[in-house]
Amino acid sequence: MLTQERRDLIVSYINEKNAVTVNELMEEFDASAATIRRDLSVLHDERKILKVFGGATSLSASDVNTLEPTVSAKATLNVEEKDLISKYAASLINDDDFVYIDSGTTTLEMIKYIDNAKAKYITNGIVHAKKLLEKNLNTMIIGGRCKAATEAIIGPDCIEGIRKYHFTKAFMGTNGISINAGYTTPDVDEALVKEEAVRHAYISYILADHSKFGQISSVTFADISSCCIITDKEVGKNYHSKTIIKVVE
Amino acid sequence: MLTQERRDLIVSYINEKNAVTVNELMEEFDASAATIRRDLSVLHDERKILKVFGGATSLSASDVNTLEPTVSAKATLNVEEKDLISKYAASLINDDDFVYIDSGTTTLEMIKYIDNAKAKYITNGIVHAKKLLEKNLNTMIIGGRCKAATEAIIGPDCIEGIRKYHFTKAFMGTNGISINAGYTTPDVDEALVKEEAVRHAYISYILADHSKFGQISSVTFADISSCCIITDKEVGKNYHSKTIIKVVE
DNA sequence: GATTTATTTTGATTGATTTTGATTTTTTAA
DNA sequence: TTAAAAAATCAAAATCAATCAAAATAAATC
Repeated sequence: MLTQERRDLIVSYINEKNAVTVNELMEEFDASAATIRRDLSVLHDERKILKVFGGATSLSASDVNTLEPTVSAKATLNVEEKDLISKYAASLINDDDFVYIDSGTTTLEMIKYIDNAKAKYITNGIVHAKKLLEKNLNTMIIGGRCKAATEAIIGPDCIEGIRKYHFTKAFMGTNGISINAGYTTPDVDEALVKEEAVRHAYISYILADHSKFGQISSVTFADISSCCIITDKEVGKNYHSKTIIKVVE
Repeated sequence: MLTQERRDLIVSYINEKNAVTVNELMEEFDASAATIRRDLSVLHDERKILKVFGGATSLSASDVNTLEPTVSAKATLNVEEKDLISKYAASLINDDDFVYIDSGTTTLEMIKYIDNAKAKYITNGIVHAKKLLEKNLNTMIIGGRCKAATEAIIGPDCIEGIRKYHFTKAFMGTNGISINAGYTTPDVDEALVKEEAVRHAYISYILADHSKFGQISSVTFADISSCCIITDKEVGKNYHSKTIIKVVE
């Protein structure tokens, strides 16, 4: 049996059983304890299971959000580079800023590094609001319909809510960056909210690692020139001629 | 059985039973008293249960913020009664309802028992919104300023937000119930929000255990007659002459 | 295609770490 | 004060991470 095949099967096995011992896996896959342990270490670093003393368990829903990536997982997931983007973005916040923070995982990362307690923060992410509050920052949340999958607030009430405000800075996530299609995202409702947020911000920053360049998702929420991009690798000249790009490395 | 697996099961077991003894857990999981005690200590430190003399209890909503060192048998009894209040309140929700859920620990507890997926829910509690979403319910959140201590949304934007809606049912928490002072709470901003919510609800329910009767906090948010009370012990006739009281037991 | 040379995977061995239950001492509630 | 419960201590058992050599696989060379 292939190593990769065995590991895939182990993940399935654990997800089905919820908790298994090393011995159980040794019997099931006819491999030594060392091999099983190595497999579990790898799968743990890939965040596919949870390695515990004596065996492994499946990732419970609560773990998915709270688990900090391990060192080796960081390497494979480009977390280090994304961290640099987050850190730089957070450093842009000044005392008098009124900051909009878009929902999504990229911007959530950024909150970790925010430490300016004089600025005011507003967000359409439920988890984002919670994290901001935990740091004792001056936090507001936009009202509206809540989307289960992303825990983002969307809908007409949300857009109307944004209209009342004028942000000095908006920090946005995106699924794709393209010269012609601009910034794009898969969900129409979320796109409408993002569009309104960018429109009401003095400066909008897009937080995106290099893999997002050239990608196009279903709905455009802003033109390429309407936002500054913060990214991790040098990109083509075409982009540089269209908008301001900060490369952190 | 894995250590982690046993601990996870212990948490589930405690949450289901609300209160258990060490001996009960020893039988159930076939482990020594030392092991069970160690498990309880770890789970207590992880804030997953509440270790008490003789055993452990689940984290009731009221304990989440104010960790008491030890809880007497009396207090654990209260937990069960509060649970009954929550359960009964949740059972009042019908298919076509547009339900307002007030921030606060009592109402948070109630969400556990909500299972009507046809009704619509709106709340000013950040954690409440998250819990509702986790149950895949049709959820909205009111926008506004976020208060760090209680993770509630308050302020003028919040009140204005509520004005747009008309709830069929509102479920409210309170700090005090008094014939003359009505329903009271310590924070002015939260009181203003509660006041507006009750005003915009067809029926408002107050979820309160018997200890709240006769208490008066700083700010009144509604008259005694404007809400139905759901409580756990028979109370004086004076109250009954003023409003509808449902006693669950 | 055959042979040689790296690389990867595996299983066994080792000492270190973790978990556990028994025992003793201390603390707690009544 | 007293009986029950909790904490501290300790030794045995189980498990783990690190290391190394053998086997399997891949790459390079002829």
